[in-house]
Amino acid sequence: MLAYDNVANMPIRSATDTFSCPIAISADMIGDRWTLLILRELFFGAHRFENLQRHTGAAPQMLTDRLRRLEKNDIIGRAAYQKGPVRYEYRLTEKGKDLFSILYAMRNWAERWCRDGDAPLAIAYVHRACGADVGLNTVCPACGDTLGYGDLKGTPNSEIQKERFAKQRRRIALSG
Amino acid sequence: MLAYDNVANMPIRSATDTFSCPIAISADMIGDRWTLLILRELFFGAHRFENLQRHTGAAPQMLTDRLRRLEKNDIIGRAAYQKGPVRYEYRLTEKGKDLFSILYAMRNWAERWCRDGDAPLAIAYVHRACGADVGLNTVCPACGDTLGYGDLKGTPNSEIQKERFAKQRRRIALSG
DNA sequence: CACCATAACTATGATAATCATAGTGACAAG
DNA sequence: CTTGTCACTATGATTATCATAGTTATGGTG
Repeated sequence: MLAYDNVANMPIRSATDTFSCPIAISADMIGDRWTLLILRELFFGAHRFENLQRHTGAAPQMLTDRLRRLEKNDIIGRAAYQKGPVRYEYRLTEKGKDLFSILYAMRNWAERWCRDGDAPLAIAYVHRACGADVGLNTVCPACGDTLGYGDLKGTPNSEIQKERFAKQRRRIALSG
Repeated sequence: MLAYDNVANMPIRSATDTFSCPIAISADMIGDRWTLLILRELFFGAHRFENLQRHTGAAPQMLTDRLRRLEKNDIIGRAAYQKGPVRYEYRLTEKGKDLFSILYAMRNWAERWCRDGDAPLAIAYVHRACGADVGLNTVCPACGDTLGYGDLKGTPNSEIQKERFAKQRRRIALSG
C-alpha cells in the first residue's frame, strides 16, 4: 500500500477534521458498534424501531440517536408504514445498501480469524444467480461475479442458532 | 440477503453478548473511530506511537488503550526497535493485514458516495502486478485478480494533499 | 367508556468513556 | 547539566452511554 515519504514530519491532525480522507469519512458515519449492528439488522430485514432495539440490544435513546445520524447521512430513510397511530420504519437507501461490501468484508474477516477451530460458519451464503456456496470469498468462486447487496441468500447454521436461543433462555432465567 | 422468519418474535439480545455473530465480533474489535484511524495509519506505514498520535489526532491514553486492545486481539504486535532508551513500534499481524479488505471497502464506499461532484479520488490506487488503475473496484478491472494487502500502490491526489496542508496551517495559525 | 396492549419514542440520574493538557522516565547529544 | 526525543501516565472537566421508567397516540376488548 501507500507509504508516507516522511512520516515524522507530517502535520498534526485534529480528531474532528477528516481532511477528505475517505476512511475517516466512513469511520465518522458508520464506525461505531451500535451503528454497525443496526446496519446488520437492516440488511437482515428488520426495519422497525422495536425490532432493531430487540436484535441489537441498544437502549432506546442510543437507537434514536444512531437512526437520526444515519438518516442525516442519507444512509437510511424514515417512512410511515401506517396511519392510525402513525408508525415509522427505516430502510436502507442506495447509499446504505452499498455499505453491504463493508459489512460483508467484516463478516468474512471474523469468520476467517475469529472462529474456534473448525467450527462451521455462523451463516452460509449462496450466490442466488448460480446457486454456488460463496464461502468467504468476495467474488463468486463458481461464476466469478462480484457479490453485492441482494446477490446472496444466507442460511444460519442451525447449531449456532440453537446455541443462541439456549444462551438467551439461560440469561432470561437467571435475570428474571 | 437473509431475512428473518419472524422478526418480531426473536429473543432480546444483550449488547455485550455477541452470540457468535461475525459482524458483532468485528464491530467489537475494530468498530470505533480511533481504532479505524489507527489501522489506516498502520496500513499507510506509520508504526510508532508518536506518528500514530500525530496522524490520527488521538489523545495519548486513547491511543494507548486502543493499541493494547488491538494487541490483545492479535491484530497488531508490539516490538522494541531500539535499546538505549527502549522504544516500541506497532505492526500488523497477518490477522491485522487481512483487515485491509474492510478498510479498502470503506475507502471505496466513501469515494463513491461522499465525494463532491466530480472531484478526483483522494488516493488513486494502481495494481502492482499489472499496473492498471483499479478505480473503486474490489477486483482488478484489467487482470481480474482480487485485491488484498500489499497488492496496491497508492498515490495521493496532490490537490487534496495541498488542501490538507493548507487547512493544517490555518488551524495552527488560529489556535496558536 | 374504562382499561389494556402496541410501538415509537423521551426523560432521568448513575456510571463510564473521552477530552485537552501537563507531567514522567530513560536515555543521548551538546 | 541542560535540552531534546519518545512512549507513555496522571488529572480533572466534559461528554456519552447505561438501565430503567415514563409519555403519546391509537385501537381493540369488556
